[in-house]
Amino acid sequence: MMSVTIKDVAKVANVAPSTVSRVIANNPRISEQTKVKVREAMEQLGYHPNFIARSLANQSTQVIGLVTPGSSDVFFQNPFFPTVLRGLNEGAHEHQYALQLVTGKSEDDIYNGVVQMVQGGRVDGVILLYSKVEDRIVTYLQERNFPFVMIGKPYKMAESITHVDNDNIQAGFDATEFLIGMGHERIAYIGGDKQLVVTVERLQGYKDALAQAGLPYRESYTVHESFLLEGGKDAICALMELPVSDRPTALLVTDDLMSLGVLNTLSELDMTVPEDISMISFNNVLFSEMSRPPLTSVDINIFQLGFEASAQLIKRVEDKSVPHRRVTVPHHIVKRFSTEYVKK
Amino acid sequence: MMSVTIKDVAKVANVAPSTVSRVIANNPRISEQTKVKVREAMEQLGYHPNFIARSLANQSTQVIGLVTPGSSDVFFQNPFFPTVLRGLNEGAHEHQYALQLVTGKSEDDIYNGVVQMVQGGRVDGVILLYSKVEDRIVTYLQERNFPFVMIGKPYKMAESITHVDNDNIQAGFDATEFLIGMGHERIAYIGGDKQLVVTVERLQGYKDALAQAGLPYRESYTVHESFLLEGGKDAICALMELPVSDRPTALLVTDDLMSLGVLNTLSELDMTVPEDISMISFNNVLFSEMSRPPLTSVDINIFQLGFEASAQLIKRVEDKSVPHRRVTVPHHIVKRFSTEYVKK
DNA sequence: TAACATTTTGTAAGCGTAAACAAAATCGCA
DNA sequence: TGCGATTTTGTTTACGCTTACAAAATGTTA
Repeated sequence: MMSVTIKDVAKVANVAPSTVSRVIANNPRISEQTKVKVREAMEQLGYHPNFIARSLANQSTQVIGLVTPGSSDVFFQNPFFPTVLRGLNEGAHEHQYALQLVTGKSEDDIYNGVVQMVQGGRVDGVILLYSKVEDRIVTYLQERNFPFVMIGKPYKMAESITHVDNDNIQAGFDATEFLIGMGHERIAYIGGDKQLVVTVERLQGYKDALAQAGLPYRESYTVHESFLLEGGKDAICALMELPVSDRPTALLVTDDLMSLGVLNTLSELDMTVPEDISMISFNNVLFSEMSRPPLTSVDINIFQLGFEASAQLIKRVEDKSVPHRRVTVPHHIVKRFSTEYVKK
Repeated sequence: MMSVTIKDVAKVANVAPSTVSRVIANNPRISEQTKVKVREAMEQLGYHPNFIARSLANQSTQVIGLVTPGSSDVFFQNPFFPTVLRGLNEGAHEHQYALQLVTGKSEDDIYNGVVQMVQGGRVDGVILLYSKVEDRIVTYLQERNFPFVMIGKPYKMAESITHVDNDNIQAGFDATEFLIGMGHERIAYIGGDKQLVVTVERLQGYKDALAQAGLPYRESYTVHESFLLEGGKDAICALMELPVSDRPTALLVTDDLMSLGVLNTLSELDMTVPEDISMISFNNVLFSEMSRPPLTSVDINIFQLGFEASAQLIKRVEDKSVPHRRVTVPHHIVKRFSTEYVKK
């Protein structure tokens, strides 16, 4: 499958290969006249530049590597993923970058994948779609001084890592305040894995809001479960073991998927939302509005998280000297039908 | 960021660059002795092969291009996507291939993206994650004789296109038969876009099953809507306009997402599933079991679709002469709680 | 041990493009 | 018209690797 090369074009246009190369780059040092001539030849031959050769000469590929958490299987399932991908995609596309996935099953697999990508020169930069405690990949990238950005808040050294994130403390605060504003005083927090920075931060916001309203924080009102469906179930059962008069009148659930589990469990227990108990969720993914009742949810602008991440990374790739920064993507509460004023 | 090259290794190991190259390829014409020597040098220097250079010399990149339908935004949303991606990922990973997304918003964008990828030598092959009528991309790839496989059934020339698909006629048949087996005789078909081959095929299976059972096929029992949520709503409203005694006792819905819409609409109309009406769905994505009631759904093995697609493509890439073939991924009905025997 | 077969390693060209440097063409102005 | 300044184009090397071909080293046999 011998392709048309720059040399073929040069021959047809009767110029040197370098001239053709310059025409492609639209170098101003080539006269309009020959530019036209060369372009005609390109057209005629159906020339398309070879990215690989260009990459080798340039030492740059125009490709961004996407790194998913070790348990990619689970991650892919979360509706967060498609949306953030859409954002990444659009951000990359705007600057003519392509996206490549680091494939791998185990944690080790992924690590090696990243190393190969980076050392192999396959990508110009890398985006981490997660943030976790003690990440070898982060360490590796930092040591090599390789451009990367992270979605979420770095576990440490946040000042020296460009990252895109929500203000999750504020989001937790706002959601809690929203419930308090509806008269709720017994509000439970159902969060995901405590290892995740996001869980901790939203919890902080929750506590802050309680404190500001003069409401007590109770250990028994916070439950941590995995982000999966079952997580929701287990969480709710734990809460329902409390004496009736002590049960929460509202729930703060940090993930829509978990919320769905909670909803189902509640309905099994013959409790209706929002009549018996109010519920505010996070992320506002597609099916927040597909559940019954549709969920009031904190929209964290997932698309934008992805979009900004791409934009920031490309900025770093093209100029390594730009200072590290944090981009905060705004959030807002989308009110639907899972929240109601508390009954007096 | 001058990296360690094959030459550096050669110097340290005191051999020629070509020898190093051969050691990397584990060429049997190199003695074990020098292999060890060279590997030590590689280790010592922290050598990693440069994929780009290798690609250029090899004329192969070990990268697979993934093409989403023009409306990628919508496609990403469908829970089909993450699962098929997981399968693709795993299939590719097994053979050390990476996945690259064709980015683009409009149909034209995507087309150009594919052309660039292909002509630019960025990818060794391409997987189309959809099947549609009159596709320029298919035409283009065929003209260039570029390796590709399709997920779904090609609109035409299916014999000359390697593709991975379910037996959707059979699946439609089985689902319908399942309902008939529960005593249902008035069964409605709610399908997606008629342009999609899959919709047409499942409808065919539905008709076949009715015919075999001696049940009449009625035009008024088939509704076609988009795959989105609202599709489900509109569809159900149309059916509910029929006289009571004529209303279906069971529904066949060709997509889980639509099913969810149907469920919600039904509940708004105070009809309960499966007591008032039974329902069987397709695809069995994550939230088939998250809905209330959990959906009986035809599992089409989405993961496997992806996995096989990768495997088949890689086979073609590595040997262009393998004959085109169709891979049929099996399906099976997962019984949950949305189907019940008809009341006499 | 000579003569040749076989195994192992080295030399060099090429993959398609970019860009530094060199050469040629054009221009302006005296 | 001629000469330097400027614009335009050409020559060549480099990017890091693979591989055909050439050369050297080793082994085999009489």
